[in-house]
Amino acid sequence: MGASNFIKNIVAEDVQTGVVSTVITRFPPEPNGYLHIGHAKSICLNFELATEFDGKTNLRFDDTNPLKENEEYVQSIKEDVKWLGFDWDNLCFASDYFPEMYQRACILIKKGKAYVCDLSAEQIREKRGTLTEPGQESPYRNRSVEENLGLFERMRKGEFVDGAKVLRAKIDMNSPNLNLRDPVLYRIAHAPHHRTGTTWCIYPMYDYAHPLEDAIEGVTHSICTLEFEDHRSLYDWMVRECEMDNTPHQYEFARLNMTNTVMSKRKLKKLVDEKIVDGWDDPRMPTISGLRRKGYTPEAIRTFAREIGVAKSNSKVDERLLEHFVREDLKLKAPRTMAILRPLRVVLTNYPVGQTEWLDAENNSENPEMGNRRIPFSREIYIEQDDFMENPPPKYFRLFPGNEVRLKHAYFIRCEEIVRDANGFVVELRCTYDPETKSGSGFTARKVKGTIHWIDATHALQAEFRLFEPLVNNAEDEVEDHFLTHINPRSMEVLHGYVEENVRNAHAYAKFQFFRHGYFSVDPKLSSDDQLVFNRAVSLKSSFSI
RNA sequence: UGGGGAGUAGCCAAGUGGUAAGGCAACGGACUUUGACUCCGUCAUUCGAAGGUUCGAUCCCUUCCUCCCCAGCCA
Repeated sequence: MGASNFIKNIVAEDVQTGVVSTVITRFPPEPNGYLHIGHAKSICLNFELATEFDGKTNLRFDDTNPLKENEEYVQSIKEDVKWLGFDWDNLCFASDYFPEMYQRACILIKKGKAYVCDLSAEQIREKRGTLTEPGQESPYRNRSVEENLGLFERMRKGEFVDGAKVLRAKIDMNSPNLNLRDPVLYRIAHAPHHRTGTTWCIYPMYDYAHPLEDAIEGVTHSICTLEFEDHRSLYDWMVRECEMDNTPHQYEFARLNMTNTVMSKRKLKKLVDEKIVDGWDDPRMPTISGLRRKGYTPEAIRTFAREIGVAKSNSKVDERLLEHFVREDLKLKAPRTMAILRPLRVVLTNYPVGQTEWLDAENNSENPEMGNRRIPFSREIYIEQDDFMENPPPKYFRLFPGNEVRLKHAYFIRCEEIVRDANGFVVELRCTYDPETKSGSGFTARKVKGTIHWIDATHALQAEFRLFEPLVNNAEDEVEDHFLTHINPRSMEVLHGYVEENVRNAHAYAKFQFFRHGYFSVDPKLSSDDQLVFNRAVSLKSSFSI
């Protein structure tokens, strides 16, 4: 299991001392957007924590706000959690607890701990005070229990319009913790709920609902993010005053931030709504579905989540760490194959016209179990435009006039002549090959500095390649609401080139390491039998730059 | 300047009274039919700062500095 962290230490302590017999955690998303890599951190934390202590984890939809939630999000969240590799013990919905929540609110009212308030939202805000000034009590604060009960009942029955009344906790308008200044427990919203329909027109607020949800499910360790730290006393107040049988405890950790990534659901939704991206699963999105489509694996994301640790200091993780784990995971899994992203035709002038030979190629030199394949070789091939320079800088090991390189799995070739178009652009190279140098023949008389990849022109399969760069360039915090104006206009590059014929029937999400390029994955939406489309999940590292 | 939190390397992050783990990044070098991988090496005399306690402090105490969160009928 992963390294120690302060929450795991707390759980271990609770288990050891017998404070808790069965560890129960939960992942409680609101179905108002798609899950992203930040959620993955929380999902892994909750599920793996429970697993480590033989406990249970619930997937619970915190669906208390019908205005923002819908079924599409519920489905996507379930799919993403499963894809990450986790099975929940119970599938729960906060909305299933609405009846009990209502009853518990009545308990609060009967104890004089809650009251119906007629103040408008603006008036409540004005009377809440400020960070340095105390709040003022609502004139409705001292209504009788009977009156409150009656009013609350009428709220539930739909006798009042939205905003006319709320149920508030009666705590302390002088508290230095603003959350304790008579927080709203229930608001009226005549809005259909994706699961309860029109059964309810009053909906519980987070601060009221969440602790009850946890208590109802017997959650022992309720893990949330830092911004809820000063809600914890409220959380404990609810559990206590609502007389819940179980006593869950809340622990807070720092949410994940990553370089060059927007991570708020609000912003991600904006990217989708404004059609800046192709949808929630656009490969440039940090959503689980986006990363999946780009070619990331659950294993890589899980390892990442474990390795970044869990702490309470705000931090921003280098995106390259995630990429590292993607490469590490795919290294032994993805077969190697050759793809030419920017083709340059090469004619081997001394190779027999019309001849094709089949060469042996290992599918993954680091994983011999992946076996071998045969690849065609003939007089005309494509190489990468970047692998030729007419006037190369020092230490350029690739092809240039007069220079010899190895074609991976094939022969040495030497550049003899450059063919240009009317504009002077290089459109073709005429090279010679040396039959003595065939790969696997044991030829050692000469060495070359460079090995390049290639594809036989008569067998090449056309394909599309999509390369991605960050949608935003760092500084999410600075640009805040104007982040849309900082979108990287070159976040996606679409190229057309060739792949080896033998990947013809690659299925959606099939992954390959294109030699010297990186790891690519077949796009599930755009790829077809006629036109293969590959997304680059991550490039190979390179210590070379021109 | 109310309340709640956090400050350990470029980025994450263990350690919490006995003399600074690990990963990523970076930089050297070896190897190489991927400028990849792998391997070897370098990378905090110091833990936000200053005092204090102690034989000994990242850890305990005091003061200070910096950053984050809270004034939704969002979660």
